[in-house]
Order: sequence, then C-alpha cells, then structure tokens
Amino acid sequence: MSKGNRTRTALGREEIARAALEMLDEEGVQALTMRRLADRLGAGTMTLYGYFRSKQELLDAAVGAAVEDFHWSPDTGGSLRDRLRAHQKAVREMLLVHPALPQLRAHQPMVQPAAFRLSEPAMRMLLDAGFPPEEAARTFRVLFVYVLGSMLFGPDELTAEQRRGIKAALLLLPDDEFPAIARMPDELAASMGGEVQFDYGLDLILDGIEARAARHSAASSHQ
Amino acid sequence: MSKGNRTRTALGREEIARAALEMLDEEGVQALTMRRLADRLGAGTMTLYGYFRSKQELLDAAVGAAVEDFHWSPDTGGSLRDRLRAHQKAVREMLLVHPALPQLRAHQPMVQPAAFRLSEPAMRMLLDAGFPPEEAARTFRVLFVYVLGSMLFGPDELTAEQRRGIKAALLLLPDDEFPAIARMPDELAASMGGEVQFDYGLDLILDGIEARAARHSAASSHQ
DNA sequence: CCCCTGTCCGTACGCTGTACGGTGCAGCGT
DNA sequence: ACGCTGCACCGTACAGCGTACGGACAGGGG
Repeated sequence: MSKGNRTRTALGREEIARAALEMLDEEGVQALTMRRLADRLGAGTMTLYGYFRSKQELLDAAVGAAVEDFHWSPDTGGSLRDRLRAHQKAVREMLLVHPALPQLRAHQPMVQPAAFRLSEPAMRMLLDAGFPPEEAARTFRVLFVYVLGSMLFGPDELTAEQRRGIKAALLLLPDDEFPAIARMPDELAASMGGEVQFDYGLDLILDGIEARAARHSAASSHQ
Repeated sequence: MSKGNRTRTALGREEIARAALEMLDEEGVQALTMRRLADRLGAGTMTLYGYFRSKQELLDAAVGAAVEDFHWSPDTGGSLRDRLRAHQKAVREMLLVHPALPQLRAHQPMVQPAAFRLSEPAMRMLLDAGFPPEEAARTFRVLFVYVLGSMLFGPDELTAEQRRGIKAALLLLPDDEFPAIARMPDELAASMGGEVQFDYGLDLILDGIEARAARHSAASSHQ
C-alpha cells in the first residue's frame, strides 16, 4: 500500500488548516474564502475539497490548529485565585493572537476535542479546590463566557470609523432621557476593551469565585 | 411637498424593519436574505433599497425595533443587588425573545442610539450607589459582556445534532490527558445554558459588585 | 392633454460555497 | 519498455447572495 508518502506533493490537511488560520487572523472571518485560500496556497479551489468535506470542516480544523498552540504548565503555585487568573490571562493572550476564534465559537461550539485543552486546567483547579463537579462546571462557564465575550463585545478590533460612530451617537443622546450615560461618553468608550477593563472584570469575577471556594474548603475541613 | 402620507401604500421603514426582526428571530441571522424578506413582504427585492441604503442599515433598524420593545420602570425598590439583578434578567428576557440581537452585536456595536435604553438604568444604579463614573462604566461592562456572552456562548440555541456532537467528543476524550473534564460530561453539558446557569453566574458577579459598592458607600460616609 | 416626479422592480454583475466530471501523472504488472 | 489503473488536481457550472442600473408606471400640476 502506498501509504504515508504522498505528502511529498506539498499539500495536506495540516498545511491547509494552518494557512486558513493565518488568513483568519490577518483578515478576519468574512475574508476567508475557499477561492482566496486556494490562491494563497497556489492550488485550485476544488483541491481543498479533497482534504475537507466542507468549508465548515476546514474551519473546525483551523480552530484545532489554533488550540494546539496553547500549552499550559500546570505546576505554577499560588492561591486558587492567582492560578485561575494566570490561566485565564493565558487563554486571553492566545485569543488575542487568534482573534477569529471567538467569532467562530459564536457560530458553533467547539467540535475539536483538542479545544478542551483550554478548559481542562481551570476545571482541575476548581475541582481540587473542593468545588463539587456541577458547581465547578457552572463556575468555569462564567469565566469562559466572560473571557470569550470580552473578545467579541470588547471592541479591541473596532474600526476608527465605528469608534467615531459610537462617540457621535453618545454625544447626541438627549440628556433628559439618558442622564447617566449622556454625561460619560469618555468613560464608556474607555470601558469598551483593553487590558485594564479585562483585568477589572476578571478580578471582580474571581472575588465571587474565591468567596465560594472559601465556603467549600470550610465545609470539607468540617468533615 | 408630498411628505408623510406615502406609507398608505403599505410599505415603510418601520414595517420592513419589523418584518426583518421577525424573520431574524424565527429563522436566524443567516436565513435573513434581501430576496426572502422581500418575498415575505410581497415586494421586489430592490424595493427594500428604496428604504435602506444597504442590508447593514436594515439590520441596524431591526436592532432598533427590538430595543424599542424594552421599557424599564425605574422605581422598583430594593437593594442595589436586587435592582441590578432584576434589570439584567429583564434584558436577558428581551434577548431571549430576540435571539438574533447578540449575534448582530457581535459583528458590529450598537449604532442605534435607542440601544442605550438598555444600559441606562444599570448605569444609573451604579452611579447612584456611589461608583465613580469610570468604575461604573467598567462594572456595567462586565455585566454587559456576561449577559450577551451567555446568549452567544450558552447554547440555548443548539441543534440536537450539535449537542450529540459535544457529548460524543466529551466521551472519547483520553482520561489521562483530561482527567477533570472527561469525568463530568453531564455536568458540563448542563452548565452550557439555561436559566439556572445564568442565575448562578449573575449572582457570582453581583457578589463582586456588591463588595465594591460597600466600599464606595463606606468611603462616601467618611466624607 | 402632456409631462414630471417618485415608487417600484426586472435584469445583470461579481461574489460565494460546492457538485460533477475530466486531465495528467505516478507506480505497477507484464 | 509499455500500457493500465488509481488518485491528486482543477475547469466549469449552478444556485444563491448583496446590490447597481435603468426602465415601467402611477398620480398630480401645467
């Protein structure tokens, strides 16, 4: 059987997925087209369909490629809070490198098993801290939603034009109907992204988690 | 000038936007097509472009129509925590009626000034509770990200097929590489949406907000 | 009556994802 | 050395998308 040596002919699932991921990160989700990707690879459009059944399958593979870049060394010490924060910050860093991931995740949940690499460390920390499985899952979910949501709804990727549009909309709000918002366009604009904003919210959530963790460790020491 | 009475001929910006919103809510974002919307209205496709310069402008108008459905009676008493929770739950209810809103928001921030109707009450509560403007904005932003993120990443709208895919992926994870996750497929699946999950996270975040509010009210009483 | 203005829409263009079927080369049996 | 077979590649085609252009047609003012 002529197995395994056909990759000498340049193309393969891995290469295509990586090229798709690059394109995604550089130009955004809507810019990734089968034709444009094929051009970039110096291939014909339909060649890609020899490796992936559909565009969706290709996108899944690109997600898998991005996720494989993430590795977490589990042995950093410190409090549960510090370790959770470090982990979530690491996830965010990865998402900043691959900004297309949250958008893809919004359309369809992770199909790639490798995607669980991201959540495993945090789940483990919570279980080790005494959270019962269901609450650990719920707690992790809050962090998950916040970290991904910050990427998607925090406009780190806003056009200058969009920024101007928001500012303009804020300025012409009637003061009497929006007394709170109309007075603070600058604060609102500042709150819409950036590392300071992310850290503020992360710490706020970690406060809540820490309080619950204290309850659990107290309960287990009673036993 | 023949101004104002042309709506007698059935069509108008308002009707079109409302029809678009219905279509969005019933069939999802990707199902809304200029052609299909025109058919539904009994009009030609290009007629719509007489009322909206582009599909994007139409989508913005649909967002505006959805947001106008939301009214908040500001006078409910109770603690800051209770009022914030009631408000965020009301927002979530509106989003459940119009599930397309978070997806639209993910692609482009709110251009409709009316969208600020949603955030005004919460901002006001935070300012009244003594939060300085910048921190109020940051705090609100955390709630905002969580509420929208819960809609988008919580799979309230998951296909049964997708659900099965996740479950299958979870079941064939190698236990040695994912010791935490592989043991709790059911808990994880349960954590991915639903009102219980949402309330858990909302209360967790409100804990953090309440702690900060206590600090602010203490500071203001010192003065 | 005619013309003018404004609403409506048929047609067309360039784009998308993808099905189908052909082309050309690598490797093999003889 | 030769012909066959299988497979990687891709040219072409089709339905559907957003939307530009220009024509059809109705209603009101001269």
